[in-house]
Formats: sequence, structure tokens, C-alpha cells
Amino acid sequence: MTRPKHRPLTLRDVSEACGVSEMTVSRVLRNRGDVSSATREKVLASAKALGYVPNQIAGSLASQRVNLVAVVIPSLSNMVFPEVLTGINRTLDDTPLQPVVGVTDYLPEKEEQVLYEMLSWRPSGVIIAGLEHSDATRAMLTNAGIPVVEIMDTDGTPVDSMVGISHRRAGRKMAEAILKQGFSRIGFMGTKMPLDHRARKRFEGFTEGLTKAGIEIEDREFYNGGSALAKGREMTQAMLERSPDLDFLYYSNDMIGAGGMLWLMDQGVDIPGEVGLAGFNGVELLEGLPRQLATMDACRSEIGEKAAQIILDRSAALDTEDSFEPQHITLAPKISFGQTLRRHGQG
Amino acid sequence: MTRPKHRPLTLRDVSEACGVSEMTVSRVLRNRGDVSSATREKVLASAKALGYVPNQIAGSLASQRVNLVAVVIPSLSNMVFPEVLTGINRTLDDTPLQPVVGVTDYLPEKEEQVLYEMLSWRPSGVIIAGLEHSDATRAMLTNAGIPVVEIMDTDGTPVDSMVGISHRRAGRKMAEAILKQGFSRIGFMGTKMPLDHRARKRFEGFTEGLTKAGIEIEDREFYNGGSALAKGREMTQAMLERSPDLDFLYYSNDMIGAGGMLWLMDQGVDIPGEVGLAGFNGVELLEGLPRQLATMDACRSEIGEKAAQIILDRSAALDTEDSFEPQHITLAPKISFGQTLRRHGQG
DNA sequence: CTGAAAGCGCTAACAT
DNA sequence: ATGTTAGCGCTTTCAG
Repeated sequence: MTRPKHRPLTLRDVSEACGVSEMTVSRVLRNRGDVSSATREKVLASAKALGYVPNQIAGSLASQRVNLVAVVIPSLSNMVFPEVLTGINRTLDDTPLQPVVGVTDYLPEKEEQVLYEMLSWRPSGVIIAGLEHSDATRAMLTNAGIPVVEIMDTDGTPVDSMVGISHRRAGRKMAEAILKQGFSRIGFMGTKMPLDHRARKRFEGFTEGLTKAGIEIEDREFYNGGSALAKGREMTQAMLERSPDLDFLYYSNDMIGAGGMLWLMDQGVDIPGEVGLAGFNGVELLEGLPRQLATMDACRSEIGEKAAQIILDRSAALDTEDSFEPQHITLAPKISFGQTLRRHGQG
Repeated sequence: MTRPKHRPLTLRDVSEACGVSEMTVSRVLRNRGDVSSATREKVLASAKALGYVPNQIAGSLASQRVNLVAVVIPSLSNMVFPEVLTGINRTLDDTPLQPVVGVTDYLPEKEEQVLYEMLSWRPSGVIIAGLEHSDATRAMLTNAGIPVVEIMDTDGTPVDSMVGISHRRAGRKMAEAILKQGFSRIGFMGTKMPLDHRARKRFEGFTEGLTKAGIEIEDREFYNGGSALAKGREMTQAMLERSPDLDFLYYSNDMIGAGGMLWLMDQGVDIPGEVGLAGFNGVELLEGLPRQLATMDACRSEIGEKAAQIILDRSAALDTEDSFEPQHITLAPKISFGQTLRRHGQG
């Protein structure tokens, strides 16, 4: 018994089933134009009975509009990006627009490929992580003729709009806060960052902030892959054995920071008396740790929401022929002191 | 200075630019059919120079084939699903197929909507989480006439193919392992699960496993939302204050388990001497905890890979008119004992 | 190896 | 309020 080769239903099938022209059926299904409620009912009934699902491929080709938004991100393994996606989803949820996600694995060539494939669907907009792209990628973004929002980072020049935080400033602010608390022998741990520009900028801002106060990082270590929590442990142990004088550890993300904190607590180290700690991201995870790690919120879901909103506004503007200026939104992440950064009471 | 209204380039533009028929340009761009390498070069050069990006909407309509795979999952906030996506991505990466993700927030009505929208793009296949769907959803899946793989769970009857683990069996196996270690006063903590069928089935399998040994859960608590790690802490505290006699705590996911473990360690409770612990999922995070939490791997990325592979094989089979039987793959998750379940040496 | 014609399933624009 | 006509940009099919 072979399954019958299912030719998908077409408007014509519905049209014939209810004796109404294809055009009217189309109008009913899209809630466009005036249709008598009598025929509307008839059409809806037939469509449902048959189990008709419209063909957007044909629809989009005919109408020259595609309700897709391309979203290009480096990874799904780092919770930061799913959170941005959640923000995008939330904003787009009650609109006709639908996000389509592509993942680049932090590789510029892959970013190029992924973007090319997404653009071939002629989406209504692009949301793409970061400001650093290959020339080809930038050219595609420019020439696509659709709204483009570069997200997460604002240290640089976008093709069109951007929404994010300044990672350089984030690093600098953290340096300032640490110094203000009287810490001075500082170690840094983070990912190897040849291609993670945001981590790199945070690091640069951080060292810059220290330098202004005449201070230099005393020790640093970079990792690659593996369980971040475990890496945080290992690196912290290694670093403190190597540089026992350190009085502060700055981690480029909360996960390794949490790992470090757990190790230090195992060792009975007084935090922040002996060693202060700070991470980056403001991940929800931290709330359950034995001690609140100081961190800085990366505004992940807000970035997603704002970026999606820009695409929405732009699409609307394109429909009404309104002009629309590129938006450059820089969010200001706040330091959360937790219990690992503040040395002197409410300092 | 208004930006010129960018009409996207068409095949015709490339055709005119290089003096070759649209048809031949199309052939070159798709590597189909024989084209002299002379003209091939010419076409490729013009296409690149112009920055032409093919229009898949038109292409798919004409060819009646769409290189999209619909992936429908409940959430992005639970790392389980991004990990499944990563598995799918990995398998599909060097194929023409591309995943498109829809999120249902565990709501059956939303699942219906999302699936409807995805099917309207006439994808080559559907990968959808779970076996429980509304009648309408099931009808759409059946009538779509494309390969469907239901993933994560195998306790039930799929529409077509399925890849996953038996959560009922997972719960039962964990119950057996716990009893075998001599624990007998057992508490359970998990999410409120009206719509999380997999969590529910694990719980059912667990109680069933205990019942067979004449044992009942002594206490239980369910939570909703919030930081899982923090919830694990709170619930564990509350439960042990309420039921101080418990000698084992089974958590429906690793995050709350980790929270519970951290709280117990704060209290100086001997693990597993006084209280044994186990979670579920095998999340990477656990590797960095002060003590390895016992858990069970949910085979997340393997499920993604296998599911994608089924879609691939099926698409190939459809092309060659081969027949293809539905696949039902049940993976067997293994218990990882860690350091919180084994009471007696290598017991 | 290359080109010309037809049409994929729908919708914009114009009838009526 | 409803129907008709003509494509959208590409690929299939068939001719050279």
C-alpha cells in the first residue's frame, strides 16, 4: 500500500470546492478587500474542510513581499544568542514578520554564505550580529535594498542601523569600578578571541581603563572550548598558583566567573576580602550561586526587541513611502555589584 | 540624497550583462547541465560583478522544490533545544537543506499556528518536538505529504518517523538505580508540567519504578519560571525543612539539581552520605560543579543529527522514487553516576 | 552545448 | 462585492 502522491492543494481546489473565484478565495484567506460574509463563510468552510494551506512561495512571488526577517548570529551554544532571539520573537510575534535564523560559528566565510542564502529568499530585513564583516558581506548588506540592523555592538560604523552596547565602554567602566573599590592587582580570564570582536573590545576597554589609572593587568589567560564553568575553575586555580598576589579577577563571561568563584569558595578564600570577582553578561544562572557574582548586563533580549522593532518600523515606512533614517541605539549596561566587587560597605 | 530604490537584480540583468540567455545563466548558477567553460566563466564574472543574488522564491516556485526543513520546538530558553538545533545544523550543513525554526512556547495552539506558517513555505520536511499535538496539528503533519520526524520522545505513536528517548524508561531506570544504592526516602522536584509531556513521562516512569519496589515518593514540589538554579536552592531548602528524613532528591533537570546541590553543600550536608542527588539532561555545565551531579544524558545533539539525517535520506528517496519506511529510533540514555548517587564504592 | 516557450500558484490592477 | 487578466523570476521541457 503506497501512500498516494499528495499534490498539495491549491487555491483552485478551494475555489472549485466552494464555487467562488480564486481571487475571492484569496481575498478571504488574506482578509483583504470587501467580501460578503456569506461567501466568506463558504470559503473558510471549504478551506478548512480540505485542509488547505496557502502557498507563500507563490504568494510572495506575486506580491513581491516576503514576511521573513533574516537573523544571522555566530552561535546557539552561548545562551546570549538564544536570548536575543527570544527578544526578536517577542516583538515579531504578533506581526506578519517571521524570523529565520542562520548560524555562522564565528566564521566570516560562513557568515558570507549564510547571508547569501538568506538574501536569496528576499527577506524584508536583516538582523546581524556584530559590525565586523567581510567586504563581500558588507556589500551584500548594502545592496540588498532592505533594512539592516547590526546588533550587540556599537563600537564601529554600521551599514545601516545598529542596536547594542559599547563593549569597549563596558570594559572600561568595569575597570573603573574595580579600581574605585581599591583593588589593584588584577588578573583577566577570557576566551581566545581572534574572531569574537565583542570580547576583544571589552578586553581592550578594560586594559584602557586600567592604564588611565596607571595600572596594568598582572596576569591573563585565554581558553577555547569545553565547559565554561570547568574552565573557569581550572584557569582560576592555575592563575592563583602562578600569581598568588592577585586581589581581583575579571572574567570575560559569567560562566567562567562562576566556575572561578566556586573554586575559590572551595578553597575557603574570602570573597571579596582576599580576592574580588566580576564577570560579564548578567546571566540568569547567577541568581542561584552561593554568592552573587558582580557582572554587567549585556541587554540581550532588549537588543533583540529593539532590533526587531526597527525592522518593523522600516517595513511600515517602506509601505507608506515615508523616509526613515538609520537608527543608532546604544544601550547602557549597568554594573550589578553582587557580593564580589564591593569592598567597603555601600562604597 | 535619497537612496535609489533598489530593484533587486534578476537573471535577466545578468543575462544582458554577459550576452548569454537567461536559461544558460541559470544553468551556470546552479551547476546543472553542460555549459562550456568559456561561457561559464563569462556568466560567473558578470554575476559577481553585478552582485547578483538568485531569487529562491521564484526558483522554488518554478522547480516545485524547496530546500527548507521546518523545525518546531517549544522553547529557546532551555539549552536542550539549542543543542538539538546544533545537531540538526551539523548534519544539514553541507547539504542544500536549510533549517527554519519555529518556537511554540509549549502552547498547542501556538504550535498549530507556527506549523501552519511553516508549511505554507512548502518545506521538504518537518522536525517537530514531541508526540503530543492537537488534532489539527496532526492532520497538517499527515496531509503535508512530506517527511515528518517527531523528536525527543518515543513514548507514543508518531505520525511518521521519530527519534528520541523513552522518558518513561529514563525515569524508571533512575528509580531503579537509586533504590539499588539503598536510598528509600525519596523526594522529587521538577517543573509544573501540564504541557511538558517529557517531564511528565519521566515523573511517571520514576514513580512507577519506585512503586514496583513498594516505595512511594515522600515529598514533591513543582516550580514555574525563574532562575532554575535559584529555584533548585529554594525548593531544596523548603523540602528538607518540611521533610528532614529524606535521603534522596531527584530533580527533573540538572539546573535545579545543581542549585539544590550548592545549597546542600553550603549547609555542610554530606552528599551522598546523608542525601543523594540526581538530575536529568547531562548538561555540560555540570562538569564545573564542585561535585559531579548524577544525571542521565538526553542525547540532545544526537537526536538532532539523526532526525536531520532521516529528512535527508527521505528527500533523496523521493527524488529517486524509492520507497522509504518510517524510522523509529529510540536512543538509550546512560546514567552518569557522578558523585552524588553511588553510596557503596563502585556499587 | 544553447535557446525559446510555457507555466509554477498566487496577487496587483483593473474591470464589472 | 466579485471576476478577469497579466504577470512575479525562475526552471522545466523541448528544439535546435
